[in-house]
Amino acid sequence: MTVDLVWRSLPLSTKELSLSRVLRCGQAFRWNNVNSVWSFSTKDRIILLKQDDQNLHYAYILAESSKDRNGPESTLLFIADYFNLDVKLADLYEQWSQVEKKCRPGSKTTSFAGFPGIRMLRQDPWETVVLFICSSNNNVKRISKMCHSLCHEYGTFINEHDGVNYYAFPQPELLAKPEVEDRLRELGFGYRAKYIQRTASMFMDNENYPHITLDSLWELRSKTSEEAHEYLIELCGVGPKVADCISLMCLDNHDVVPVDTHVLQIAVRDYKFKGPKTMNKIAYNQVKQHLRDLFGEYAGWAQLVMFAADLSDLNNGINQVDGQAIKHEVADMKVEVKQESYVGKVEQVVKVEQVERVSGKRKIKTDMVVKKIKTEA
DNA sequence: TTTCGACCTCTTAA
DNA sequence: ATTAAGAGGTCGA
Repeated sequence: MTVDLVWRSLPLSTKELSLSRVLRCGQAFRWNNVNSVWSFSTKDRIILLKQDDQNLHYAYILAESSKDRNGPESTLLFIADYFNLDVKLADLYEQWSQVEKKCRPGSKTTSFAGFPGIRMLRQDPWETVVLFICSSNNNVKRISKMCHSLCHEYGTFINEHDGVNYYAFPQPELLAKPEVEDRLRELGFGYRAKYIQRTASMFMDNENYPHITLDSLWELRSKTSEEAHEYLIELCGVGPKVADCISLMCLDNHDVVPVDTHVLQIAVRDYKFKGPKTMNKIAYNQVKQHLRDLFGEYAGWAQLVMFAADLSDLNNGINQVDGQAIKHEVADMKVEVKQESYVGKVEQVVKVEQVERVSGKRKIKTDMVVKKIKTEA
């Protein structure tokens, strides 16, 4: 089946939004990039995005079950909400640069100037809870892989585009069954399999956890960050760090700074933090407060940029570090095809591995394309 | 009440 | 090629 793809445009500079940074900097893990087009599935459609210097271009493909009669408008509303477009990023960057200049008077370049267009997303709360349960003791690459296999295994089929099948993110009722844990372990979730199944079942268990529901989770958006924190750490697999990530990335608590050992080091090295240098509850809260006081109402956003500036992955495909162009040369390309059987279906996975030289250094960029070739009863 | 080891798997660096 | 450390932690003893 072919779908007519209609692209629409929205004036938006790359300084306000850099898709390739925002979608790869460790806050969202479910976007695909196929032929320079970013794609993502919501509960009722596939969203497609690309951009040039001055415009964001968007298109959508509805699920066959969708009855939406005003697709262009609802897609634009989703985009405006998801990317927090009411927040003017350039102003914040300016403000943060001043803070950095004050703390590091000697440094020539700020981390903010070198990494423009990184803004906080406003993601779906349930999805964000699961994403960040997966994030513990883990890396961006593996988290992305886990998210995709979770949707593929349990999510409702939305539609197909360019040979790729898209699935919605599975709701709690689909993940609450006890047998989910074993299956997730098979899929490589490790000890997080138990956390996800248990947390999902908490949302389904009205007897023991009447206060934990999808409605009450969404209502946290209108409550304080302290209330959100208290609620979230009750969930299985959610500690203080993960709770703060969730709070920041989907519950509108823009000033919350999730702290890890890495952030502690940055706070000590660059931002004059004087306090405990090993991580514990006291240190956690002190660092969090210190950075919040320093960077203000959008401290969590500032921290995302600092984290992104340190992510080596993020430099792939973005041709700038300290104002110097990075050379990309395709050195080699490998295509691997393998069959995978799941319950009731056989699928072909095509793995394309592109080996590049980035400024002389060998890097492997992997794009996963899943193609369904056959379905059996 | 705080500290510390175990925990799954995968990627990266040596 | 092979190995070891580390990954934006959490849990329970």
